[in-house]
Amino acid sequence: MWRSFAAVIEHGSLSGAARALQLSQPTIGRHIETLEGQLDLPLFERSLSGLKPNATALQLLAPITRAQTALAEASMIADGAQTQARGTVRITASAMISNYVLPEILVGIRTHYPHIAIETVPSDSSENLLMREADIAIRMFRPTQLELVTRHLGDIPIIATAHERYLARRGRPTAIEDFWQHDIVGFDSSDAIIAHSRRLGYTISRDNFPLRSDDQPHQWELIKSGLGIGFGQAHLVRNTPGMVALPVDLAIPPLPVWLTTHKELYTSHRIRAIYDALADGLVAYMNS
Amino acid sequence: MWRSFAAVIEHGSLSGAARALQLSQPTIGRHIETLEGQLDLPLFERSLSGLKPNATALQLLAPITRAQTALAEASMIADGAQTQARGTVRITASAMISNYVLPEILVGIRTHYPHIAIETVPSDSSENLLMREADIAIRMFRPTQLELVTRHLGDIPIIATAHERYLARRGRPTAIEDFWQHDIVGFDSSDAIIAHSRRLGYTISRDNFPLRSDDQPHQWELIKSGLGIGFGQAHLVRNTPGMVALPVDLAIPPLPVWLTTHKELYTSHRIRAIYDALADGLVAYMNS
DNA sequence: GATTTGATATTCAAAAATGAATAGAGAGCC
DNA sequence: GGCTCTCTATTCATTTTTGAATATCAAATC
Repeated sequence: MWRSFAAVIEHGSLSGAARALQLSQPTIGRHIETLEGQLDLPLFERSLSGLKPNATALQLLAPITRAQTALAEASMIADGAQTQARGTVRITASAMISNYVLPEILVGIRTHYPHIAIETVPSDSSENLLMREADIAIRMFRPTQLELVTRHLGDIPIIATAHERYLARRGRPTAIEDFWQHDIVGFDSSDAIIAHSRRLGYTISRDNFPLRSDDQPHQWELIKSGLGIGFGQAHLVRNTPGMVALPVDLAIPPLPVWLTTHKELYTSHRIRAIYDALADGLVAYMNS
Repeated sequence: MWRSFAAVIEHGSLSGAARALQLSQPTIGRHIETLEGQLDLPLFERSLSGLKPNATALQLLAPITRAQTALAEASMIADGAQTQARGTVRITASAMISNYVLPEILVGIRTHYPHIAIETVPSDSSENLLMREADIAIRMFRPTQLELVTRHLGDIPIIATAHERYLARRGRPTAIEDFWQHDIVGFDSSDAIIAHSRRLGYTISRDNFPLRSDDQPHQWELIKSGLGIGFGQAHLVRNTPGMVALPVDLAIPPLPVWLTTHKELYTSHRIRAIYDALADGLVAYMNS
């Protein structure tokens, strides 16, 4: 009931909330109705595009979220008390890691722990471990919450790279000055690359990037197809046939890799086994 | 479900929890069963006298209690957003106040606010306002929690008293030395009176109290029946036919009277009306 | 302007949760 | 020893909750 309430606010519609909670839209609708009936207060403005919470509903959201976090914590404590190494573990990671690094590691994990099912959530906007939207997260930044157990596994160097098909067609940039004249695959909304190159003393703009996308795996596929020069994880470049590391030193800060879980979950055999296996796998990957 | 869990721990049995939550015993039993099933963990030791939570269950209790407090707060915020002065208000007070002071005040309140129903909970062990076991509490001590709105209404003097029937039979103590030779109505388990008299320099023991009970209204009835000397609220003594205030100065500390509600409830018209009316009524009583 | 899409509301049969009644079992009491 | 009290466990009819299907509507799209 309150779960439905929170989900409707988060997703903006009965249908959206129903999808998220794996319930039907009429059920969510009735939950909201009963809630409004019991409290004798309107909580949402109905519209054709969904439900918009009013001021009262937003006030209620804070304690409800706290309640849900507390419940999630209970479930984690219960899980920690579980001694059997079987069940499901839910892992979230960035799209790049999920697509190009995780699968290989999971092969090993599945053969070691056939009784543990794995759910993966590729997501660049980080899932909330406190609400138990995932059990383990692979993050590219240091998590700050106290409730989390974190481990810095190392750093992934980022280098400039292109497919040999592209280089055959357009030539190989050797000096940095050449570099900016090439077709560069970059971000659409983020200007991280532009900002970084400014710091290095080069004035470039969006026009230097004839190919733009915010979807990183898609970027990578564009680069692999020989459409342009881009930036990629050094190991990935090394292990992908046809990809060539370009010898230009752009001093791109390496990506730190943090493995994270909730401290209450850390005592669960199941979670712990996967956590350790992921750590081993990622460290091995970074040393490869 | 988690409600049932918490209630079973609090009351020690399925039946007890069922009574408290106004559900049936089989329902609570099934809730516990499903919970243990879902978590795949034992939570209680079954016995003939009830269910005893194991270590895991007790660990879970803390976050569950937090969740429930958060939910109660949501309900209070919702109530605060309620503008109508109708509904129910739940008041808790000590047994003495409930029995001998409140009724008179409630007469006035009911005629002023006929649309507000009143529930009273006489209880010397204080109900938890944070869990919304009551809306308003009349307390004999200063509440400390930040979430509460409190108001010190004054102090009730406590004096030694006896019924004239007793005094006719046993004589009237004038000096303090006489006093301790009388039949004194006292507490069974608490030694507050003994400790206080020690501080005054008199050595008395339980033997000075031939009539002992922990139930204060019952004590008062014993005193009114002329069975002995006791201690009572000065106003109550004054307004009870036959009761006589004894002229011995025992320097008994007066009872402070605090009126308390949750700060989120304080904005509810309904709660606010009763809160203010109770304050007026209690102040009037103390000035009578 | 017709069509598609994504939203809420309504209906009704199926599924799930509930409670009254009852059985069974040990502890305390006369 | 028998009686009563209080607890848990079980059964089954009833009530409540749920979801599939559908109606309806407005905005976006072609």
